[in-house]
Amino acid sequence: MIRNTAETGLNERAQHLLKALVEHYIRDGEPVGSRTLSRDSGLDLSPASIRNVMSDLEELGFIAAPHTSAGRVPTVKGYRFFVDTLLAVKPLEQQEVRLIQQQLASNDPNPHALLSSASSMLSAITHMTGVVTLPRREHIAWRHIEFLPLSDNRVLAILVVNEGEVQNRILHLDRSYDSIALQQIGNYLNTHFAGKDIHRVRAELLSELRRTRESMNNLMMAAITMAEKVFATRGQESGRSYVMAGETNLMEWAELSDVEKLRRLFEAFNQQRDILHLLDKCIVADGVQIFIGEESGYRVLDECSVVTAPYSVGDEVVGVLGVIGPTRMAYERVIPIVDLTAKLLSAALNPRK
Amino acid sequence: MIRNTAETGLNERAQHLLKALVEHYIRDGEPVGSRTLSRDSGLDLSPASIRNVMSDLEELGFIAAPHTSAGRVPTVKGYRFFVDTLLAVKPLEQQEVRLIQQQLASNDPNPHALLSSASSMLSAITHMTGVVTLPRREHIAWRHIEFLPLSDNRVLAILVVNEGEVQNRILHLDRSYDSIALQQIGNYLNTHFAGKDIHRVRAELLSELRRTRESMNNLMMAAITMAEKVFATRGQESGRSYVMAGETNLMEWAELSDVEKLRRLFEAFNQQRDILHLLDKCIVADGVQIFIGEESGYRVLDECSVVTAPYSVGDEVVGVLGVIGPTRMAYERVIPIVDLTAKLLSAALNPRK
DNA sequence: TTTTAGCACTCGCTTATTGTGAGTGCCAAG
DNA sequence: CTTGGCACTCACAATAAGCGAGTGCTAAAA
Repeated sequence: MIRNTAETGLNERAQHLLKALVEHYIRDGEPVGSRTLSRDSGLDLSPASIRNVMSDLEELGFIAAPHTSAGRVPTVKGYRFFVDTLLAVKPLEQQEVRLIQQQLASNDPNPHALLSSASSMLSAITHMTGVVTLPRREHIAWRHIEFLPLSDNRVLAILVVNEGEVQNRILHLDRSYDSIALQQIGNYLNTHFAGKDIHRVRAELLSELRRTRESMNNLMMAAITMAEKVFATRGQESGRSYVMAGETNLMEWAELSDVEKLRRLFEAFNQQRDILHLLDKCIVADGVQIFIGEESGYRVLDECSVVTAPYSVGDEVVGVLGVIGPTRMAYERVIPIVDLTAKLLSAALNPRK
Repeated sequence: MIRNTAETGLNERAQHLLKALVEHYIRDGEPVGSRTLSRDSGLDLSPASIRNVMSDLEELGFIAAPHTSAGRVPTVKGYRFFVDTLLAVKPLEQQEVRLIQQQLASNDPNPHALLSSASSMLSAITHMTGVVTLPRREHIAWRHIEFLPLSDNRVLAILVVNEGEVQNRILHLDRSYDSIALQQIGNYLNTHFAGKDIHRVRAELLSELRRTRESMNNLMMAAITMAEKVFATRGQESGRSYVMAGETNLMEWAELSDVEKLRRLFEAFNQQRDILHLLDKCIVADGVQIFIGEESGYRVLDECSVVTAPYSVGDEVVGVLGVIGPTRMAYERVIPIVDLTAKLLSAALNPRK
């Protein structure tokens, strides 16, 4: 029997060997045996001794043998212990830091483009799939609205919020308005609401609409109805979603090179739903978070790990970004990359002071 | 030796057998032999006779044997002859027509959403990959422009063209303007250019800029410089591109179930370049166009066929839509589907009179 | 008590061997 | 011109043999 160290349940030697085993497996992707460990673990032990330890580790559920006479492979529990207490996160090379900085800085400051390039960058640098959720901002400031007449009682509404984010909707109205009327309506709304939070605006609109239904003049009435219609119409970019890049990278990993598996995975990426739920969970944590294999709770991701970190605008966490790849990814590299990217993205998104 | 019918190079029997063979292969995906054809071709011939004909067809390059003792499969030349002269295009079921109509009608009239849903619909109905190029319109009418000040000498420009298509750019200027100045600049441009073709506008801007550099007043100068900047900055949706849907469907086809092949194909989809060149070629043809296997000229598509049809707005052909799938697709179904979709999309995009 | 050498045993892979069957080409008779 | 017959080819599946990496157990060495 193994002699436990009280807290961890594993004595030092066992931990050292587990670490060596996981690292080896991550590097080569093949079950690792006692001989290999005896050679490469740094400990001066014979294969036989190592076999004893491995036997214990297996019994405790940290490693498993794919079949009777292969080496051992880390289990989810093994990976978990590895990343939680054994992993020595490798600080990034200066060169890599600069690379990430460039990618996030060079591009135009349009927020959506920034997210895309963060996603591409993550995918390119890790050779896995990068993902960035679109920011959900609690606070959205009304900036400016503009109405343009189209044919058939339709009106194009252009709403600018925050720093230059443009949304546009087509409204179907029951009568037509000429440009001048629309201009007046726009002016009225802009003078009243500019700078206010958009949720507050909506609340005000609704109460206003109920309260003073008769006592209003025509212009105000039209303005408020129309603004309310803008909020009622879902913009096409609404529905919290994410940007993904490098899905095809996953095809290069041997453990995922089964078409059926890939199909299901890509299907899940397209569905967005499950992935989004998972990412939404990470928004509460305040640092890098890691889901290993089945920990995610979604069957399609059983052989994948997800490394995420939230990013923020101002003091408010607004989204999550990360990397999806095979369980056997190089955590010690991926973790700092995701961490740094989240920090730099936050910095890039924050209004310069 | 075979007795040729003068024009085609193939006598009737040979054509009939080729047709039966191709149809059979498209249905089952397996090389078809003389016995099978003898049973199912409708002709009352023994396998031996059929072997003679097949031997001739092989010599002429219409079919080939994957190896000495398998059946025959159509070559590209065989498919070509099949679709050109043998194929009986099956008219669509009423039900299918209605399905396509619904998909294209029900959605909101936002043009981009329409293209997306056309693409998804093609993919869903054919179980292959649907693709729709974004329309390139020769004639783009300036509708309205609006400038909003941002921080740091940056200005958000919102340009509306045609019927409610909104583009927005962020301009970096060398000095800052307040809202009132920007408003004036916008007004100036709108009164001068509203309704004009955007290429004409640009030409005018440039010549104006050169000609009257000194004689202009400040406002005009600023206005023209700024408008020119709008055109010089590429909007993020610019760069002719396409919408694709159902890429993952291709994973379900046996002949493409090789990860390496798929990876290259998906890579090509992501690159966009090659696919776009191919689709651009189709914009000149005025009906359904078909590329079989290597005919496309792009190696990645060697085992795929592409069926396309152009669609138009007004009298002008503005884009191409189609389907990408394995060479062995059900052409007699896909062709009318692509054809109809292009027609209905054109109808949906045309301004209602 | 811990470590290690030795040994028998397992079991997944690779390679070779052998059928099997679908399909072909050719020939000679109908 | 068509067809039955026949020898032949060749991918594919099934079976067997050998290899090798790895294991568990035991008994001796440290």
